[in-house]
Amino acid sequence: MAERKVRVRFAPSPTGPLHIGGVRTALYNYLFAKQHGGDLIFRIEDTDSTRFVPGAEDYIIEAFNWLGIKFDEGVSFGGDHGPYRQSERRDIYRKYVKVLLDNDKAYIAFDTPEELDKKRAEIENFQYDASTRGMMRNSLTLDKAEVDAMIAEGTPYVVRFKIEPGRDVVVNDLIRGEVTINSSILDDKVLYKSADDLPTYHLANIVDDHLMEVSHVIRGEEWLPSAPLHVLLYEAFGWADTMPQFAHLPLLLKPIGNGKLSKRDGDKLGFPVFPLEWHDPKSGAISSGYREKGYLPEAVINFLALLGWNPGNDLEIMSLEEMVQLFDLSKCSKAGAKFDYVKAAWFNHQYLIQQPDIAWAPAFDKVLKENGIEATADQEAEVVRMMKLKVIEYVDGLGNKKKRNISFASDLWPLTKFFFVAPTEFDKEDKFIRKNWKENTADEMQQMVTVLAGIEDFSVEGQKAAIDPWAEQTGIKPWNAWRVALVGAGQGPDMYELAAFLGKEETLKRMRFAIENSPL
RNA sequence: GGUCCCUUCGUCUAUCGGUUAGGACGAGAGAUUUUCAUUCUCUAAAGAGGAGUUCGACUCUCCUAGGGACUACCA
Repeated sequence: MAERKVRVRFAPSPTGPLHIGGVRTALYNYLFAKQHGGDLIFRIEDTDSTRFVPGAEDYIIEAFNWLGIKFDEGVSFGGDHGPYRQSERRDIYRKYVKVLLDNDKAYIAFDTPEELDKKRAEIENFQYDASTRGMMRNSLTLDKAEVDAMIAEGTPYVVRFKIEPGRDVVVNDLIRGEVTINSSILDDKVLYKSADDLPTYHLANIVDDHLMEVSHVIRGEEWLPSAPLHVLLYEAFGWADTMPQFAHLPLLLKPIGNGKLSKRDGDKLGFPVFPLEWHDPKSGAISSGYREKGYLPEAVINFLALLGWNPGNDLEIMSLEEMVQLFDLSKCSKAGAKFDYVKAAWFNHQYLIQQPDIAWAPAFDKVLKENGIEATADQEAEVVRMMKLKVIEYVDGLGNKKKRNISFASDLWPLTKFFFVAPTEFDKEDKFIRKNWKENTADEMQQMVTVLAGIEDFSVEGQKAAIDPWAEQTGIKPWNAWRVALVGAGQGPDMYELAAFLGKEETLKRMRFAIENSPL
């Protein structure tokens, strides 16, 4: 086969938000293109005017922008193979339909949708093909004068592909090998619709891929059954020698139960199936997005890449650049992959903890704001800023070794709220509280309040100097009860550090509150 | 119903005829931590079933079962 430049495309139809499976298909196209120094084309397949959804196109572009998948040409990216929106290519399709018609590869059919429905009801497994087209109203059964007259009158008609039966059509798939289908099971597909004066996917797809010099078609498995039809179309046009190579990707399946991943699964199980939040313009319904859920784009990309492909070894955390190097279509799996959103969260955790301290600040800001911690006056703002830095330090841990169990920025609040808010009640059922707050704990706390109230230096060292001797003398081990008082739960940093952070006043306040509202 | 595709731990997967079938997520146990989290260690967990081919099969072939996709004037 002649060597030619790798050119691949991702061609969604703007019928709504971009499905996460589509994101993966685009990603694989991107990896393949970049690895071979080729081009990635962004084409909009809007040949179904009835399903057009305003805003969908912009949404898709924004999503890829967020994810870091860059296109070389296409809608909004430019290029010299345009236009890249199929609705703007009517004249081109008309021209090529005529070529097929003139060469007896296609014919005109006048059967109305109602007539077809009737046929389907009458005849079991009715299919418009070589065995039935002789009894339908088309340019094969009507004489030419009649056909011309009907066209002149403006009778609606479609153009159908004339499939010769009884031929084994071989599709060479980069992932699945040779797939053979007999042409007799294919129907005479509508190539050009009367309803909206636009071609169907099949025709537009072949014409565009040819004209845009696409070398490889990497798409979802749902297209495999119609791949033989596409091969036949390339042949009918005489383009067989430059026909792209096919690769049909396995589907993304529901995490539980059967079937492919759908929009509703996400809503039901609480994970997004769209990259960005989507507001449906008609129903007003909102579908959650990975970006808004707090996912990092790198994590989404990494997770998605491994659903159906792997580098052949144990490597899991990979950058886009690394994946470009390692990607291999022949290493793609053939079977559908269940969508494991728990592992998606783990990937996000991995990327989140790699972030430097400073990167946490904006996300943390947002979390605090959502929970009502917001400074108004300048002085307060400074205090909150300092607190945040301290808390980020705690969250980040020492030397990046003590990362907290955080998959999303929103996980920060339950982990750090005690820095900002004093306990207001104590859960008597809480295991930690029950274990560490006993009959005489209130008395012991009172003693401790007295000791702490008497010290000047409330630093970690200052506290230790007062508390440690007292603890040793009395035999009281106050730390866990102290934690109950200051945190209200069995979590948080070292107690002296926490107390120093909160300051003497707040520390004593919380202790007195716990004594009065004894969590017994 | 028809056509095609697929089938290794619960999940994602490695293995391209010879392995104690490996890794990761999740689960469980233990150690560390004054708490939690981290970290570390460990454990359980798989070749759908049946025939072949072969000295030898997870790997090749066939059958069965199961799953999936497609079967529109949608993509």
